[in-house]
Amino acid sequence: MRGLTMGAQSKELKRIFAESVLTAVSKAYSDSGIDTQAVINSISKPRKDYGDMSSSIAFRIAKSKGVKPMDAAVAIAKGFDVAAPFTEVKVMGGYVNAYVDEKAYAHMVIADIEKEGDRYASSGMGKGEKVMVEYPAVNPNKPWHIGHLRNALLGDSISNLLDFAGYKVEREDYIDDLGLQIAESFWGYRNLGNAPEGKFDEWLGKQYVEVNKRMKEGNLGGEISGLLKLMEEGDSEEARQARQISERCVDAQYDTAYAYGIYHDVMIWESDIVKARLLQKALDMAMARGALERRTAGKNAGCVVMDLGKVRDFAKDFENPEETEKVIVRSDGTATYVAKDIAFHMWKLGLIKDEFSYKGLGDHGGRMLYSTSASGGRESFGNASIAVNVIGSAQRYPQLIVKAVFRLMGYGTESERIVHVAYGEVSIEGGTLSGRKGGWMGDGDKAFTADALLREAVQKALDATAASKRISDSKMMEQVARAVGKSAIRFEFLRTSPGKPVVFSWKSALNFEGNSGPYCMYTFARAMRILEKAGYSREGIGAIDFKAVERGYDFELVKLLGEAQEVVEKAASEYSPNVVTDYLMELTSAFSKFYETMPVISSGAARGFRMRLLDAYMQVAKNMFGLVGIDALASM
RNA sequence: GGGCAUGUGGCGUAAUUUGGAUAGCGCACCUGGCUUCGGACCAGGGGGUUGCGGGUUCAAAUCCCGUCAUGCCCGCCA
Repeated sequence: MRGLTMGAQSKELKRIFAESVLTAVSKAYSDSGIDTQAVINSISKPRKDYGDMSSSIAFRIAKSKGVKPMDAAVAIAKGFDVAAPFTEVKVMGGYVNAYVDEKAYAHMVIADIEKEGDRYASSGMGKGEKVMVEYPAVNPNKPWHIGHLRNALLGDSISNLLDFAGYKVEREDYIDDLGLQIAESFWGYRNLGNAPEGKFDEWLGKQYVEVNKRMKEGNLGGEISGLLKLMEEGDSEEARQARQISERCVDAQYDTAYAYGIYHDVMIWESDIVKARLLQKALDMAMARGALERRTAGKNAGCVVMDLGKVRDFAKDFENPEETEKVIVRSDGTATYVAKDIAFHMWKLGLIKDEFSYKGLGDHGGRMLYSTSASGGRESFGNASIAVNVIGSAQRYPQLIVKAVFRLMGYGTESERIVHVAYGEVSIEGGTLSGRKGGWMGDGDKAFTADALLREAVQKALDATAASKRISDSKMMEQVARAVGKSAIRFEFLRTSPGKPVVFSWKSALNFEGNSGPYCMYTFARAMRILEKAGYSREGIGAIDFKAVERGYDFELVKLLGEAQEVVEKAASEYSPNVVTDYLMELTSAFSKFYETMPVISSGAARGFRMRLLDAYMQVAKNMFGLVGIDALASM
């Protein structure tokens, strides 16, 4: 087939179509001013009865040449070299539409899927560049609530996507174990007189809420800030104990993470950033380069600040002349959160070579998890070329401050390599998820924690599995229910584009029908059953006659399968897992239609082709499942 | 006051970066389909002035201007 190379079918098709259109344009109009990019932008996927590839370029030519779009389209179609992979070109309403040779194309797509297997639709886009992805950075004093879950699922899936798109990915979690919040929980742990019970993160979260109640009533402020001071000094018994409690809490939070299939490579503790003297180095550099200044007089006397006057043109956020400077280091010498974030990002992007000590925390989900630690070995984390931060959109301003300081330091290019994936926060109807007030505890029987949500989903899946009577073994049933419940929630949380705010509803979070994870899984299991019944094996099927390809749902499915890599690249470059869930829905729906209308086992001459198509669909579905973290079950 | 998001049938969402054909899908609602590969399914139907008002264009959900609503940020909190 002319010019068609393996590995990127729909992209190749588009490229060849664009080339052919461009040639045809220049044949018909000598100086049209149309270039390759213009043609590529004009290409779209038409409705199926209009062909397989479409260009609206005739409209553009009509304008510049003062002719009718229809006439231009006809002229272009006339000059279009109709050769493989195309079989026909038609003009419709000013559009130039081409039809693909469905038999040859189906052959090629399926052969490529079989050849690439689990790597099918992966991409070299990232060129092996190292990306450090940060999520979800929950304070170690409470359980994950459904908002943290959105963050973690986005981070996890974006990491999968970047990895599949050819980046070297490091999954990092920032543990903010200093600060007032932790001191408050620590005080509660010591003074409330409650013994830990149940899951530690949940218990600690409740202590935190209780402390906040008491702070409103009595005067605990002094006592708690005293505690914080001891914690920050690092060498005290309090610091050691506080860290221990935080670690115990993170342990419990990570149990939640694993239940959802969320993993990390490394935890970076805020207290270790301070201990490793990263902060001091970063501040020294920033001041030496004039990005930060120490004030000796005025309202910020004694502070280290960034002069907002110097960064007005960086972003509109800084344009307000009433805001003159941003405090980075307080007058008492303690660092703000932003200060630590500046230092941390300099480390992430290799601008400070300082190394942490790490200890291994064992094998988690097939990968070794490390944590920064007071003592331990060296590892090669950090020094990435891109830092992707999955952080709520509310934190836009402090993220911009970090970038602004980078620019003032002369790290303009690096500042652009800090990516804030600003996701819309999750709210609940008529309430807040505040950790301080305990909104995550809910008011009725169901808490808005990630754990409670999973319990509900698994229970619902258990009921459905029991009702289906496909599985009788109770242990198996439990396993399946866990997979279905987890996948349902993952799909539901990922299917909305990250930037949009979400109002949580139990009903839609536990959706198992239509646009849902279980629907995709169910369809996959049905496909698998057919191959089982037919005794199919990829190796045993032998040569297939692709004459059996019709222009029905079989070819619609083929076309979709060919688009997988484009989907992955779009999703990765936009940090948007919902591009994948959308595609999965389309793919699943296309397969369901195929399944409904085109029998496989009893289809005579078409049987071989249809079985290979089915196998190819399963392979692609499985690859996409992996990216968003839903399980490919054989039965459910 | 300044800034940033978001706004698409009753509800939830896609398409907005790069303007193109009848705004795609799911839930809910109505109708039909299991002795034939798994009904967590499929087919058909009703339901839309894409917040509102202007503008640009052969063509606007998409670009520009204005405006409204909601949320968030503008701290020596994190």
